[in-house]
Amino acid sequence: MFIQTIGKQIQKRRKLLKITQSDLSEISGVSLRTIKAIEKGEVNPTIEILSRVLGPLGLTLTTTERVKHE
Amino acid sequence: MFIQTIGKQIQKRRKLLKITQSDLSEISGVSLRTIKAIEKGEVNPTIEILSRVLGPLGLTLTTTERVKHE
DNA sequence: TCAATAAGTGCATTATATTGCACCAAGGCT
DNA sequence: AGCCTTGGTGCAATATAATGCACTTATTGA
Repeated sequence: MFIQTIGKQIQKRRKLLKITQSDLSEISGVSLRTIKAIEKGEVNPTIEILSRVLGPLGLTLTTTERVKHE
Repeated sequence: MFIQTIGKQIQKRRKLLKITQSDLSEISGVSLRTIKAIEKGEVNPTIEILSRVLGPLGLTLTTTERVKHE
């Protein structure tokens, strides 16, 4: 679930900033092939790779206390 | 940074719940060897593994907008 | 319409996370 | 003292993420 969702979030955010996958690849230092795979939810990235992608998008990964469905 | 921090968070939370690494391993389905490595910040887990560990601890992984150090 | 740019996909290779196993160290308890 | 539990570590095997390359399919703009 998270994997599928995170890809959409990244893509949405990236388009909001009007940058291409290629741009994000260069900025983040993560390969273009991997950027594509993450956005499509095809892979299960490591948190390090994910952090590198989220960073330039102004997003950050955090752990929060779960709230029962709402 | 995140990798080193998340381990401590997990360990803190686990001890709070008074369960052992072995317990967490069984509950989460993640090997004991990996639980140990994650808590020590020695590895760079995939978000799937991380989610499996965080779940039983009542924690969840989320992406949030970064706030410029307030 | 056509060219250029951006996104998507398959595959092989490389890098590395995950796991099991064997073992050691520290602390608690009788 | 010994025993048991818990946590820690090294290593080899396996699984899989990350990457590069080649190619195809949108999509955009002139």
